[in-house]
Amino acid sequence: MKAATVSLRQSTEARQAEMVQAVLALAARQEPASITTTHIAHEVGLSQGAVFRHFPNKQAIWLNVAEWLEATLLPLVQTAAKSSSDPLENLSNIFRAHLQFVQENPGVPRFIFHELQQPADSPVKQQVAGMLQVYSGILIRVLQQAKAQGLVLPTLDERSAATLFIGSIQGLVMQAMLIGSCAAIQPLIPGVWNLYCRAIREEPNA
Amino acid sequence: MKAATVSLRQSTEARQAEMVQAVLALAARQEPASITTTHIAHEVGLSQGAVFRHFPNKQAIWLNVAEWLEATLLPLVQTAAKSSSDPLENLSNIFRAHLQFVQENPGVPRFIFHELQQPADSPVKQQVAGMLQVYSGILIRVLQQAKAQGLVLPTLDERSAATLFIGSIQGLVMQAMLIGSCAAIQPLIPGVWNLYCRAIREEPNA
DNA sequence: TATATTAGTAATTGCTTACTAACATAAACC
DNA sequence: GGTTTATGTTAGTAAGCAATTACTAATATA
Repeated sequence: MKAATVSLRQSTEARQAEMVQAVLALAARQEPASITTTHIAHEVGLSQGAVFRHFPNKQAIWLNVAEWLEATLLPLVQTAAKSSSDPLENLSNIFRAHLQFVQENPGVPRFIFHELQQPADSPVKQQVAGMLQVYSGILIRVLQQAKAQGLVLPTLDERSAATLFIGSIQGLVMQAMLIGSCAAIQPLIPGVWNLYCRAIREEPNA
Repeated sequence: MKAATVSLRQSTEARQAEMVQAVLALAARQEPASITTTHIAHEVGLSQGAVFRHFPNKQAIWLNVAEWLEATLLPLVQTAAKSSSDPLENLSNIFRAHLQFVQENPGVPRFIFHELQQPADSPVKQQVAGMLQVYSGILIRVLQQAKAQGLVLPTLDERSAATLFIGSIQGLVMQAMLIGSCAAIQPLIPGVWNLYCRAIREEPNA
């Protein structure tokens, strides 16, 4: 009946993972730029100095967050992109998977915005930009498959379609930030997706 | 032949306007959260202490920026919304006017993102959120006009269409932040706009 | 069991921040 | 022409920041 009390001492690996999640949890509540090492320390129940037992500096924490993001979001998108033989259904699955991921991790869009605003040479921004590059690549490939099967406009520009795809998610995220609640956008999702489908589909008979 | 040298001493009104523009100029280069009163002072050629001769505190500066934004962007959108008798053409004019405004003031999207991430009770966020509310209202009214004239889907959900409209601009802005240059998105604009038109139009014969 | 390593703390470092106070000077007014 | 007022400077303040230090306790290892 002894409770499995967690040891107060944790390995560096475990603490790093804790702090990455702490940053995302804090980013859901406040601007990423205003998150301090003291905030992070309190969030995981440590003193401020202990943070630097597990990370050489603050930037290393942000880089770790960016790496976690890539390692979590991209497989999600990749899986959805290959979930069926119908490219349009796969696109819809990416859309839904991405939005669900954002709702479960409300700090993520804010973190991405924050990093994209950094100077170009920042390694964390390069990491995030690289991830979005890969994301776009996946979208474009699915759109090309759809075109090859005659499911979308033969004249479709995949780059524009990918930009609008990401933009449609951005628009929903912005609505959520406006309202303040991430769950409140749920009813808007099908409407926006229907419009996106009409935009790219060959035969818009909906 | 005497050069019309500007007096070193300026009125508070003039300095306030200068500093609002300074904030936007700085926001084009760096994260709004990292802009200090020293940065602003140097940008307008004053000492840091002089900033507080014209503003009671830093938040008042940001509020002034938000007010300038509303007073500048909304008339632009309003004018475009009534520029012709064709609602779809008016929508296109809003789209182009907004993107031109963003290209001329690259700090604006970053400022808006920055403010939307603030806690809900922040007066500056409320100001920005209110402006976006009005913006959405204008869009929805134009979309309703288009529906009444049978130019768009009779089943169109105006709220979703407005979200996708703003999202399509967001997507382009995000591309610009990724690339680093605001002008580089120019070739993407017509493609994205064509897709948006197809999404809402009754007869997509393009 | 003795020793080395790892993960923690509290206190302090140098620096930056928004904001203020004392003083200076240009323009406006009587 | 002298006084007042508005706009400027310089030199402060207290608070908060990332990062370091000296030290301690827990854990692994020989």
